[in-house]
Amino acid sequence: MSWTDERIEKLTKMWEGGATASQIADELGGVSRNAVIGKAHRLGLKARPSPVKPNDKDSAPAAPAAKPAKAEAAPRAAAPPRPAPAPAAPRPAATAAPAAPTTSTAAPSGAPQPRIVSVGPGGFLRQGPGDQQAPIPPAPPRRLVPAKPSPDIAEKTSLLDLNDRICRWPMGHPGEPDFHFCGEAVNPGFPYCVEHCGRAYQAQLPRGHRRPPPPLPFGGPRVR
DNA sequence: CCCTGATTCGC
DNA sequence: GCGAATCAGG
Repeated sequence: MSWTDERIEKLTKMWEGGATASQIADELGGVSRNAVIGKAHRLGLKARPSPVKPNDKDSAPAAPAAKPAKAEAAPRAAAPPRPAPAPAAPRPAATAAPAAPTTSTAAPSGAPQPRIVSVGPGGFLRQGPGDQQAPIPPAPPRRLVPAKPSPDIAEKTSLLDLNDRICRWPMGHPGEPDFHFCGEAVNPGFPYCVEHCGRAYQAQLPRGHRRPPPPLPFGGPRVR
């Protein structure tokens, strides 16, 4: 298999969407997980919480070399190129999400932030099970975001139309003529609208238990 | 064991 | 450029 534009595009979207290399390889077919990772790196896509990537800068000038035998560690910058979504907006819960009025600036809240435990695959913030905090920001809006997207999105939202305030949820498959993005107003602090946050941030089950039906952003797997 | 992503290096 | 082999943490 070769890396056609379509395949690269899909790889990119899925990678950025937080899919694991295995899932991507799976979806693309004909390539191994390693191939996907290798390609992602060559594309400059990397940067994503890796299970293996401490990086502690310390001062101890002496005796850090525990295993000099192998390759020297590359000086990886700690700087996270991935600007996680706004730290605020603690809860993607679909139940209540007040769209901030009209202020273009996000995070009007002064609410206390939840403890951030880690960053999930997609760059979103993840909380440990024990960290669930009932109290969230209050945010009591009277107006809920419409469950249904505006009846007419006359113009499809293209890649070029994306900005920080509109939902980037992909509709359809990349490369296809009618591929576009959701385009709804985002759930403040997240890259997606309320509805899609609900889909994007579901807890992922272990591989063996995954079921095809539920989420899957990329328009769903294409039947091959 | 399984999973993950990162890196290396022969092709 | 590609990806199997390997590494290393969870």
